[in-house]
Amino acid sequence: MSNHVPNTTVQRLPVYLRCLVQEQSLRVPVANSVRIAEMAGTNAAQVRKDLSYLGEYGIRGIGYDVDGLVRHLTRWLGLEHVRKAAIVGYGRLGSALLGYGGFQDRGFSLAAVFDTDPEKIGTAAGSGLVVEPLADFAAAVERDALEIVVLTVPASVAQAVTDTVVAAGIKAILNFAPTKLLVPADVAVRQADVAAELQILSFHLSSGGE
Amino acid sequence: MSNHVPNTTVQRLPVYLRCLVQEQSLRVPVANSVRIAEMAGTNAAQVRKDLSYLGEYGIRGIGYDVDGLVRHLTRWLGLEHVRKAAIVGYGRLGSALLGYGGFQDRGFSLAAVFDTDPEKIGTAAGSGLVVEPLADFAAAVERDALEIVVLTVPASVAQAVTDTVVAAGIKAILNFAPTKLLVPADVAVRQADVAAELQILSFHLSSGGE
DNA sequence: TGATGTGAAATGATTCACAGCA
DNA sequence: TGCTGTGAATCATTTCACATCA
Repeated sequence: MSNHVPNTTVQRLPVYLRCLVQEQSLRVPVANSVRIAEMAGTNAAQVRKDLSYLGEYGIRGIGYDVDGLVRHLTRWLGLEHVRKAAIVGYGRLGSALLGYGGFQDRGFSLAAVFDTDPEKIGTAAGSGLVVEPLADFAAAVERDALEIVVLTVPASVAQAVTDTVVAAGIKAILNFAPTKLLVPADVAVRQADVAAELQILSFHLSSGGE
Repeated sequence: MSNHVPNTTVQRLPVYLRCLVQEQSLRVPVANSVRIAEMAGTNAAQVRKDLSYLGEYGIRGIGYDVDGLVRHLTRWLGLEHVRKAAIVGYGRLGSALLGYGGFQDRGFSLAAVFDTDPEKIGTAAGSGLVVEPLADFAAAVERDALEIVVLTVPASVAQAVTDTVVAAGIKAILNFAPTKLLVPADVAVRQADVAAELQILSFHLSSGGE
């Protein structure tokens, strides 16, 4: 057991979990590192090293017990209980994410939606949710035990909205706005900039595909 | 001038470009590595090293000419001409991305939309586009000079759809489906798995925020 | 003078190769 | 036997520190 898992490893854990859950649904009882690697798109040594940071969960000569490893990964990722997330910014992307049914399966529930536009506040947002004013955010964090904010507001207001949700005690933000957020050191931010991803692809197109 | 730019550097180039375009809009003529670093959320040595892989674009004692560097980054990212992308999968996420106006500014035009659902084919999809059958994809690649596919289909059909678009000559795919895509070595794929991002945030929440 | 550009050093990640164990 | 777990080696990236030059 170790107390430091490298960042690169952390980013692969959700992939491993997804692959193992798939094996589980196929009733495969055991998976070895070669199998996990080919499903996850990496190599066997990487899989073994990554998993060894978490503990000794494999069986020599056999592989990894799928159910057991799913349980361990779920625990390491903090997904034993469903985490509540809030959509902040009820635009097209916010409503698309709300409508996407794939989060429940993977440990998350979108439990509230916020906006500042008076036109939007009070409207029904699917899943029985109603768009609430951002001014009520802090109260809602208490009420719904919100832990994660999915930020789908325009870049121009992203920092101000971030300051509001951080003041309300939020420690994890998935930011779809194309802007760097300044947050205290104990707040985790992941950037999800779709246009930047396209630009990276464009680079690869330009450099002859190698 | 170099002929190999590290992957980690490539991933930061869009961030630098975004920051410099912002400086441009503020009529700032010159930016030094310290300034770029604080906007981009990195450090000055990193900025200088990254930019030095592309060439010698700075002026010693002064910094980087903003307009000039914007031009160079645009060229390195292959963004001198607008790249045409297709949305494949006209569900909630596909339609949200189509409705998002922020791509044009950053070098992309969403030029076509495809689906296999007969209910959706033929319906208007905003921006004057009509949802086309995936069977017509290869013809549309020719017609519209499509270069990039944004894949917003369910995971269960993602590989089959990928095989179709790759057969039509597509070399760059942004995959929103939570599944590994098998593609030939000359096809670039970027993964955009929102639930995986949330799981990474969950890990950070669990490990006490350090 | 005050910045860049860059070798060299330090750090971090991946891969190798094999000991150790079911 | 056939796999995992893991030190050691390799490779990649980041950071340092300073020569260089407008």
